Amino acid sequence: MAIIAALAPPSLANQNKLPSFSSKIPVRMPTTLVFLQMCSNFQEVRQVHAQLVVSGLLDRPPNAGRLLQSYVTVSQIYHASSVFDRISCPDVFAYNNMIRGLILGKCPNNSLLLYNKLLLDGLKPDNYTYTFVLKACSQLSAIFEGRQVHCRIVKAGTAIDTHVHSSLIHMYSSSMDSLVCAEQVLAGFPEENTLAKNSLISGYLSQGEVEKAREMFDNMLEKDDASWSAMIAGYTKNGMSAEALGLFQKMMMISEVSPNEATLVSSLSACAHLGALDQGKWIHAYADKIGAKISVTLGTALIDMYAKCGSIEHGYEVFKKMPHKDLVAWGVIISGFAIHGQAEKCFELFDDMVANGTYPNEIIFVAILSACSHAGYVEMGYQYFYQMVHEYGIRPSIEHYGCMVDLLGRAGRLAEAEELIMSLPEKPNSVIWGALLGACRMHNDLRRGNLAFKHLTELGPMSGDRYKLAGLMFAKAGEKETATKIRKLIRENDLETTRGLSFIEIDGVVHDFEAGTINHSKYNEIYKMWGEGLIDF
DNA sequence: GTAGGGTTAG
Repeated sequence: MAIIAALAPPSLANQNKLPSFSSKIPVRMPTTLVFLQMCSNFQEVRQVHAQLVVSGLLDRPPNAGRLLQSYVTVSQIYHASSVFDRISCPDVFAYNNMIRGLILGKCPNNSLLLYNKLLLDGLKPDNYTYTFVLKACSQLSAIFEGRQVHCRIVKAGTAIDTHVHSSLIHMYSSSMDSLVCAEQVLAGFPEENTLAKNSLISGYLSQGEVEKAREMFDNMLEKDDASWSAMIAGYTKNGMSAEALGLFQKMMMISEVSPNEATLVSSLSACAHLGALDQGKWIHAYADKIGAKISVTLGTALIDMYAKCGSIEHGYEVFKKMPHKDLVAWGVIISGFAIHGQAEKCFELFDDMVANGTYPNEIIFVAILSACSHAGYVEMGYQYFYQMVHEYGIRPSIEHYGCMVDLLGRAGRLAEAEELIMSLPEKPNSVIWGALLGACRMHNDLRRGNLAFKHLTELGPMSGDRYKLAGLMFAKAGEKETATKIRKLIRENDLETTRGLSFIEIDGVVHDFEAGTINHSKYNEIYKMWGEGLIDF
């Protein structure tokens, strides 16, 4: 609070006089306004606000705009909005900040309304206005409104800067249909604009156009950290984790820009998908080495990586060290222990979370219920389900019912599982029937298995895996004919079935082995070692 | 006087 202690008395209002002798001398700002710019949190802004009121400085419209801006930078949108409402004739600066604030406050539709009000007021939008409004359009996937903004820019003959250029591309690439417009906008701007190209790369990646993105990335003259980060994140999102990790390694080796937090987070996510523990550990060590603060985001990504790579203890260490834990962090650690079958730890963490004042959401309950299911805790599952509905007012989704069917089914309580399915408020989906089918195969219940199978086929094209499961069930129950029929069906329709995959990591290289196949490059050597009794399958 | 691209739980 050093800033506040040093605050000048209200009489400073008099210093707000422009020096009349020379315009070259910088304008002396009232100290209160200087402090306003230095504020970094809500408390400080509020106190300077009080000073502005007392000193009468707030009566000057530009100062009210500055205060509004400060509330926006500390994300206090409610306060920003009340300042805005008191300005009788807001200028473009005030509008821009309020529009931005509404986007920050997750109300992009309100920022579009405000933009219209700005136009009605007869004000002329500038590049800042366009940047913010286009961002709102992107968030809403409002291509129609975005196009109107674009038309206005062209009609008004505004000279757009790199930010507006990039925002236009971002807006057009928020929908597959207008991706071509994004390409045209990029082509219409002659200079190299890294910002704009980054936008198009992430646009391509969000629409699954991985190759186009990579081509653009490879041809870029000036790649910045965001370019690498967008490409790595895009690979991960499109299920190409090996490529993501490969690109991260390339970045570390050849690129002059160093990875930022988002790059590390995306790369950790790739490690989690691949089970690449050594790589993940390396990234952890690297983050420590460069002195990166383990933020909630980075910490959460680390926990998730350790949990998915089979090292929940390391994940738990990271979790315990995190000074601030949000709902996602709790969710990651709880599902981590759920994956590892440690249901008791999940229950304990759930209680800690509630005691910490964090309110569970539906995803937390999916994790808890799946923990119950894997550990066979039927009564606990019922208890949490009841608690979710009656204490937390969360309406159970089809995923929750799926967990319950799985829980009852695995425990062999198939009659209850069937009863639950019949009482569902919505139409059971393939996850529900699939869970029942799996349980029926486990407990040799042919009647209910048949029922699940029938529903699954009615629900549309079924995966090869489901047919395979059904086939196994019928075969086990002695229904040879049906089993043969299903096997034939899989073969004739060329239905793919996924096989169990296992990964091992040796010297940082991830090797995958598919059950029942021989396709590893070092197969002969491995086979020889096995023959010699050096390794065991 | 204002701006950004990238991220984590089933």
